[in-house]
Amino acid sequence: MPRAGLTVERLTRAGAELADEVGFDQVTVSALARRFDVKVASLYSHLKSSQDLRTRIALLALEELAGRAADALAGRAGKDALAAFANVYRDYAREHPGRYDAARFRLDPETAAASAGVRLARMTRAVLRGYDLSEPDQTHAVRLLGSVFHGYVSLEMAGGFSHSAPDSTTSWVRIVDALDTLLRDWPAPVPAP
Amino acid sequence: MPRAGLTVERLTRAGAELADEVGFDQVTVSALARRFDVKVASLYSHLKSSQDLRTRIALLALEELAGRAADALAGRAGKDALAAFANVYRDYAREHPGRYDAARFRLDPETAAASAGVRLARMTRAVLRGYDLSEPDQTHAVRLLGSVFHGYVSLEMAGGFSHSAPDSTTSWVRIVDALDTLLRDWPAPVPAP
DNA sequence: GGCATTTGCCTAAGGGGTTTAGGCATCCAC
DNA sequence: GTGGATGCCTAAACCCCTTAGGCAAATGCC
Repeated sequence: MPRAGLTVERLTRAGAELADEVGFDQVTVSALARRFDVKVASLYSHLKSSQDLRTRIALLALEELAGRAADALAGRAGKDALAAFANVYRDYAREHPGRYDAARFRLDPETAAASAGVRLARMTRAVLRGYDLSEPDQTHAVRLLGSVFHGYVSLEMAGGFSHSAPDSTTSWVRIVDALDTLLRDWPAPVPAP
Repeated sequence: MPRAGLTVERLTRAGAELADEVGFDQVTVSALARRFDVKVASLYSHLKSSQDLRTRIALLALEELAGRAADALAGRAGKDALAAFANVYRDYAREHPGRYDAARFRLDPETAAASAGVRLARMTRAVLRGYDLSEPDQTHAVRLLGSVFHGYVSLEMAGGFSHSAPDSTTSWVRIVDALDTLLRDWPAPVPAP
């Protein structure tokens, strides 16, 4: 009986593909074992647990996202950079919905701190260098961008904007435009009454 | 052996409480049966399936959210209405994280169309009546607000903004301010180059 | 109050997914 | 070739979901 050649890397990659096909929450050690035509218990020499598998897929997805973002930002600034960065999120989610969900998987703090998520956060700040924001406004803006990108993409993935005019891409473009306008003219704090 | 007095309503309410305690994805027919000190199979005379339970919790959460939103919007307009509406989402998510997740549960189209979700959508449009937007910009704005509210709340729930300055409430207030500014001066479409 | 019917909760059982323990075959180094 | 490490296996326990069929409590009718 020849060996299947399982490795953590192959399992993680296959898990990511599985996530895109059937949804991240349907990624299961059992399904993965079936895909490799191997008994379930065999995977436990490579993976600590089902949770471990999901964490690895999440880290892979964050890595891929950060890679794409770095490519997109290279040589761009200002609104150009903002739009490119925004599209990285949306395009990744559309191409790899399961992986995108994985990237949103709740990691424990240490794992998160060692993940490509911090690179993504740094790049968000880099995008904002094209605008004239100083602390703490820059942090507010980072949070706003994260919220809009994640919120829009996740509502779009859930089907919220389908079957209704105007089409989703148009709204997306207009929203990115609007964010650019807003960042260029970020309002001062409203004085307490 | 006295009867437990199970009804769909009690089960749904208890499921919602369970969701707030252990997380919506941990809401399980088994856990619910334990809570009522009843055998699992007994719940199946009241619930069609585990999916059915989750759907009912989602509908309850949407109903509660819509109710709070209606209260919040009564007698308010403009930025006042915007801020109140925004806070409904955030406050609800902070008070009832499990229910909030439930409200984001993917419903099949007919169920969604009959849910309080459509009331929420109408109220979002009502908030925008305080601003001078005509179609299709109003739709873009509806989508932007949905994205920001959902995105911010979900990142905040995931712990994204904790343990870092400035505190999350400050960012939230400033972001709502910024949205008000943006809606008041919504940019025209950028002409194609 | 007695009786029939409905209703509600139960036992039983089958199908998955997760995880651990321990065994045998395969692969590699020497 | 042989010894050891490694990789995949069987076995088994535990939890969750779901259906089928049974007994008992509640309800309604007289």
